[in-house]
Amino acid sequence: MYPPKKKPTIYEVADRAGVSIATISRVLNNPEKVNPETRSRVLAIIDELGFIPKAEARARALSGANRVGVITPFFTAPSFVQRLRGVASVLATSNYELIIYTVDSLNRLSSYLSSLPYTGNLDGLILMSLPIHVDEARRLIDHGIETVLIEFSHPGMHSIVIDDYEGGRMAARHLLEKGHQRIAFLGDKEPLDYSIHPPSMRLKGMRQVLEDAGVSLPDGYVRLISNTQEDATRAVHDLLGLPLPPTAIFASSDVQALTILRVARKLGIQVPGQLAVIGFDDIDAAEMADLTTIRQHLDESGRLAVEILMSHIIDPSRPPQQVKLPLILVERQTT
Amino acid sequence: MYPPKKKPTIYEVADRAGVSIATISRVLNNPEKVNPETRSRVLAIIDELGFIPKAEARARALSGANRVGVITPFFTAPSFVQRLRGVASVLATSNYELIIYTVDSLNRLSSYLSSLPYTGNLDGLILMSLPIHVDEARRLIDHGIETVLIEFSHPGMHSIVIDDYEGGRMAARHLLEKGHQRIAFLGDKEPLDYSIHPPSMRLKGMRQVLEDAGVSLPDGYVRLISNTQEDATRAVHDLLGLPLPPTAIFASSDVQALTILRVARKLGIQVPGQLAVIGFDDIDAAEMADLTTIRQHLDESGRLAVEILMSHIIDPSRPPQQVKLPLILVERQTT
DNA sequence: TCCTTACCTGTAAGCACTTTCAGTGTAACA
DNA sequence: TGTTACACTGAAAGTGCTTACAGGTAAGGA
Repeated sequence: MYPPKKKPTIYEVADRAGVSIATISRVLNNPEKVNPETRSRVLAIIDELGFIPKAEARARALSGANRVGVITPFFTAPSFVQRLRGVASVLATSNYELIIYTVDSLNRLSSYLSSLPYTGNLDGLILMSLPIHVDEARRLIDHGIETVLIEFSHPGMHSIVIDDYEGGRMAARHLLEKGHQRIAFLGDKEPLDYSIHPPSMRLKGMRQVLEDAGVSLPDGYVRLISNTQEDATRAVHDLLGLPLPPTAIFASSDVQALTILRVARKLGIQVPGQLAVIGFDDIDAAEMADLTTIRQHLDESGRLAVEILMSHIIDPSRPPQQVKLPLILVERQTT
Repeated sequence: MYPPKKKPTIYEVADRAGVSIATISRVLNNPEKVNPETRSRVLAIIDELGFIPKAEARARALSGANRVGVITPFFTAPSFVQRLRGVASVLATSNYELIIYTVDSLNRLSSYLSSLPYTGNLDGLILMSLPIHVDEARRLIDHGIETVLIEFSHPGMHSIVIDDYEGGRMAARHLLEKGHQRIAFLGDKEPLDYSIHPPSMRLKGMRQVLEDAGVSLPDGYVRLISNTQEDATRAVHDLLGLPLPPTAIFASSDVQALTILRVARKLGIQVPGQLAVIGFDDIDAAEMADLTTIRQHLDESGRLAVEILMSHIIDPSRPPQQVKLPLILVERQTT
């Protein structure tokens, strides 16, 4: 045997395999576009030669990095997962890489936001339900990283939002129509540094409708809690244990609504007979539980985010897109 | 406002500096060959434009990169999501990037498996409930990509599995103890090319226990379906519409179990009074629905996968690890 | 049977740099 | 003054790879 040869190039592989370099490239980058037979022959030769494409040459030829990142709150909530599912579904067809960054605090978020533009090598970025500051936005824009915000918006950036206020109104109107007069609200506590807090807007919408209808909303009927199971369970117990308990509860998320259902079941309270429950989001589990809810099309928001990203990566001169997704009341068995 | 900035190239820098691209290149690579004056002028412009040579950017993002990939079936099923959550949770604390590849067919899987070793620049890879062929495994190993398989195993690779057979036995024993004699099974149809099919193993376990107990399992009680809602719904209707319907059903996944619950509710069938239901997985929704189920710790499997990966990335000489995770019967309200 | 269509494949035109090579201007020397 | 030696510089020819395009072939449809 001869001493180890120099680094083989794609040309050598092509030679040996009796095909063109294009085919080699395709075997590596779009394997499905080449005949399985040819592919495995090429692969065999690649292995034999120990060929490794030079990353640097690759970068040169590649237009972008073909990477899009998603920053999401530590993803435990089904709603994030469903948005992610939408994102992944369209990305899967596009050979872009999907990189997930999970953040558990706003600190971590800003640390990502400050380093990603420089070291992330991303073509696009999606921020899920996360706020962004002006200077961070500026940096992203300067670096030509297309960014779409979901559930937030920022001047000059793409965004996909819903009308939370109207969502609250829809829920309240629905409950009112069903004849309820004692309606409670269950939502997440507002974190300190969020500029806009969707649950608060939903509460606001509900409050408005009730007011217009002359229905009072006592403070005791409004519960803002942290997003732990225990807190939710306690709040529901409190609410249902009130001297004059509500006959309906609007939960600002399906997860909370499901908790209500669960506690009610445990307490032997009939739903919707004694207690009506309406949620928000329409996560998968909502359908399984026959939960009436306000649907914001989560999957769609993810898909749309990627589509916006893609179209702007192709043509960055297009103006920022701000989309407001419609809300739909999905009436099932809990109201 | 500036015009939307693209990533600057060496050409732009050259333009602004009024020199040729060659000079820029030299400033970067052989600074001593360039007149100090020209050099500092060029450097200034490079800074101003925030120019980063592309190859370098790519290299930084890729080669020095700490990247672990996860290949998962097109993630629609909660169980995958929960495993992913486990993965993400531990990865978030390390500074590894998490790249998600979703596959909707085995074709796509093998296309990933053939290209990732070469162009993926991954340090580690996690395969979720996906089979791998010898030659693919070989390639991964040759390229030094630590790989852990979840729900499958392959000689020479790390794997995290559960005892599906025993899981089926546990479910059957539980139902038997509860006094059931007419027990049905609902599971996914076996795809053609999977070597091992967990639901089949669960069925096998259940069948064994029933046999030992002298309880018969008529063919009509065994439903293998595709994983669509409609199919599941129809199967449940069929089962419950039988002249002698089962008094208990073991579903090989929680999602299917929840469908059973839903159909039963619609049909006015009391659970667990008239029909007992036991699932498998213990996804989040199972708790919300008070579903009795066999828990395989999904989050834990994800966490563990990453931990195995990490420890072997640090010390590749360690032998492959094959872990069998314990199963727990979680009794709730549906049996 | 002929025409579509889909699938593979090679040709060739990039890509974003790097490097070679042939200058050019200038300063120093005779 | 002419000559030479340098230090710089730009044009252009690579570099190893990707990809748009188009030709060829085989399979399907009318």
